[in-house]
Amino acid sequence: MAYWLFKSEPETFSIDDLKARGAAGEPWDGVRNYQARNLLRDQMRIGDGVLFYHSNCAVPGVVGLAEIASGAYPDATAFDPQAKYFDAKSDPANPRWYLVEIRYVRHLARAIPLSEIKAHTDGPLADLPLVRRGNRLSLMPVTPAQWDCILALETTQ
DNA sequence: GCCAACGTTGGC
DNA sequence: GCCAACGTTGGC
Repeated sequence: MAYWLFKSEPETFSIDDLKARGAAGEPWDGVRNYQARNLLRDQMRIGDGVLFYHSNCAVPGVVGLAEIASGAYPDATAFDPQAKYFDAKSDPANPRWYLVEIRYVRHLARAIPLSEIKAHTDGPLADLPLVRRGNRLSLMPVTPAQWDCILALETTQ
């Protein structure tokens, strides 16, 4: 089982929104970056763990846990001219963009701010793509050691 | 709102 | 295939 971190802007779709979807989960559409596409299409598996991260907000950080709830399948929003993430170059016969569904697991007992993750420069978290300068990946791999570090922070102050 | 960093596009 | 221009991300 692998681990991942998904960024989301809480004003657009927050951990509470994901919780409200319940067991149905949420199709994670709109990914339009090849590196991210390759990760979700080729490496994500049902049951993988997800750190749910709030970006572009007052206190960016990891706020909850989710899980991968489906295998990858073509992102139909790329075929819809009315959709925000329409891509005329994605051919339904040879889709360019894919998505997976994720499902809410739980909120963290406390949010782990990005600033706190960045402060851990001497352990596994130093290599998390999230804290590397200029990183813009909206979803990224998390090692088991990094996953454990984040969850250890949850219960410390 | 600012702006650094980055990915993508398109002219050549 | 280079690279400048552009649009977007996302922390601050």
